Amino acid sequence: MNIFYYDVAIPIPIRETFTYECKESIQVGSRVLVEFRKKKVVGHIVKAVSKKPNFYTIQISEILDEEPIFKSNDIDILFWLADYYQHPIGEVFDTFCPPTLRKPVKRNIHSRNIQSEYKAFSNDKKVTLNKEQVESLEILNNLDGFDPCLLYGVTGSGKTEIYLRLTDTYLTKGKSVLILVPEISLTPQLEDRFVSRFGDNIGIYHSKKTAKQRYDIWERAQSGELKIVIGTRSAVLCPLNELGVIIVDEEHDQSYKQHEGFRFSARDLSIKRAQVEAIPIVLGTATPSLQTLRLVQEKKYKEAKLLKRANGFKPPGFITLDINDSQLESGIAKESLDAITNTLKENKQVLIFINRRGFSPLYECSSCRWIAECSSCDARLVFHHGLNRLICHRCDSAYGVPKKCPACNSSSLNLQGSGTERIELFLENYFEGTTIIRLDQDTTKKKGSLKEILEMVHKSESAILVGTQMLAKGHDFPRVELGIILNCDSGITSPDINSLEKISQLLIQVSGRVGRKENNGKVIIQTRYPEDKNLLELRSGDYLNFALNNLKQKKELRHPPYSAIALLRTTSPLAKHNINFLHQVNKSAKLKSDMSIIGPIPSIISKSRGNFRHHSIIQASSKIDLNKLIKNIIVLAGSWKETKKVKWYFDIDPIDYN
DNA sequence: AGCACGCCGACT
DNA sequence: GTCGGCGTGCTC
Ligand SMILES: [Zn+2]
Ligand SMILES: [Zn+2]
Repeated sequence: MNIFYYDVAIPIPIRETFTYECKESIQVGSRVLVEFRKKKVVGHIVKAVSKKPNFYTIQISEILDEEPIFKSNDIDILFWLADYYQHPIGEVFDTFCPPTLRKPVKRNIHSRNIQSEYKAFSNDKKVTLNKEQVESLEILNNLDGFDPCLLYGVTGSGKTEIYLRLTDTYLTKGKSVLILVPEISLTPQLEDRFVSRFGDNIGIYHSKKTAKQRYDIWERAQSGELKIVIGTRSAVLCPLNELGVIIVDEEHDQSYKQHEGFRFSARDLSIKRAQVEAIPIVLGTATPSLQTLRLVQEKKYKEAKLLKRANGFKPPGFITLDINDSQLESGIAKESLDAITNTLKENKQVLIFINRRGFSPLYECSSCRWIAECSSCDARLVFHHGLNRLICHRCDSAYGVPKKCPACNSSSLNLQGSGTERIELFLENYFEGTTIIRLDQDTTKKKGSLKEILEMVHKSESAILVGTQMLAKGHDFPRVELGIILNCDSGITSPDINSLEKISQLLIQVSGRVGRKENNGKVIIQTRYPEDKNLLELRSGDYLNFALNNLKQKKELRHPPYSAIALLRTTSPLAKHNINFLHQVNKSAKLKSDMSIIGPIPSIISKSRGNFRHHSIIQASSKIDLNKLIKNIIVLAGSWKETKKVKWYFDIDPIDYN
């Protein structure tokens, strides 16, 4: 009798697969139940093995799928992921397996006969497209095969309407559409627009949905019953039948990169998917990433442009306000307060952006300079007024607030600096009677609270909105006429590799919330560096011009996107273990002349959960070279004694070095 | 990741 | 003597 052999990927942090035998033939991409170290686990068949292996194999306990959950295109993509990010294959397969199917259960396959009707309801505001929109839609409708295209649309230019029309084009052809969005927080608006246009037979797929809901969408998408799926990172490989196009909204958004565990970029992955499936992909944003801009410049990506807001207005530029000689009240300058007063008088709303939540980011003793820090993270504690606790934003530990300095027993302890909470309290006092709305992680933690807050913004007439990044992302606040950016100097002076890209995107996104309804919005940037070259360049609000200059510099310096980098991070209870390991890497790695390793460097978060953190930056001139170099290091490191003392991982295309 | 195996310190 | 500490190594 014939015995078949298969390589099975098991969800553990090991790069290898394990070979099992089976009396029946199994399709690659199916899940199986196997005994692994005496325990039953769900694994994935990744490859058929033609020859009997020269080691002992055990039988596959159960074939879980009659129809494989991953098709041949998916398998190609999953192998690419494991190779590109050098991540254990079993974990890669597991990541894209819906949670329900990680358990040894049979699939609940939906019949292919259920065909849904999608009809664009044209009564959803009879919007006529302007000239730019017509031209852009024309470009997008004509994309063919693997055909990436940037949709550059300034804030408020009506990108969503273009997405809707493009979706309609594909539905008419009997194709399905996948729309990726950065985070759940801003999806409701996009979601609502799609539902009111195409009805509610739309799959909404993100990590806040229950496993059951997600699995249901997954099966309905695969059967062809669902033709529109809107989702976050975890939805990139959602198995839509007859997928026609992928739309990535806010393609520049950093949250597309997973920053824990398997550090893949969902944007880059979706581009890979489009390539493997030979379909177009649309990257929509008001602030394109440098990576995308480079590829547009080199004509590898097409481009469609919406340079005007749908109502014909342009987003406001910036006014820089020198605060070197200003008296600040809770971080706000007198001039800013006056501007707020004026805006409120006109019955309009004000948006205040600050990159910090909590009351105050620094609790300090004025006589001995003692600073409240987290005992396990080496990070400064942030005072939260509502909780009356000092909180570590790294590990969420809460500490009581000492009345006397633990170091010198002095009672002159000060709260330095302002976060959203302090500003909210200050404004409530200063502008008594005015509605103050705070929008940050702390006020939106509860389910539905974001929706509530947004409704409040829309209901209110004059109001002040105070918030962090969340406030800058994609919202439509028609009454906001004034924006104030309180502290972006850290972003301007930071030497971090992406800091200019990040800060310029942030400023533009903030200005994108302002003056959307009427054409007299303004945005004030409070800064101690009013003469900063980059700030001056950005002042007009012309992101593209700024980004192209930035790109030119990256080219000269051979920084990404004109080179590829990886971060090699180590953690261990003893700093010297990290350093020894990273030195061994420097000594042994085979570097060509266009490659470099910079390190070991203590990481910005130098300690976490009692472990020291160090890193090296590995650079090569292409992604392919970088990939080879990393594989070389992994092989070499397998035989060093230094390797055993540390935990280590690579972060490919890192977005920060923290 | 888990889990067994093994070789040293401090317990009944 | 032996209980258990976690450093090291292996998993089809
Ligand atoms: Zn003190
Ligand atoms: Zn901490």
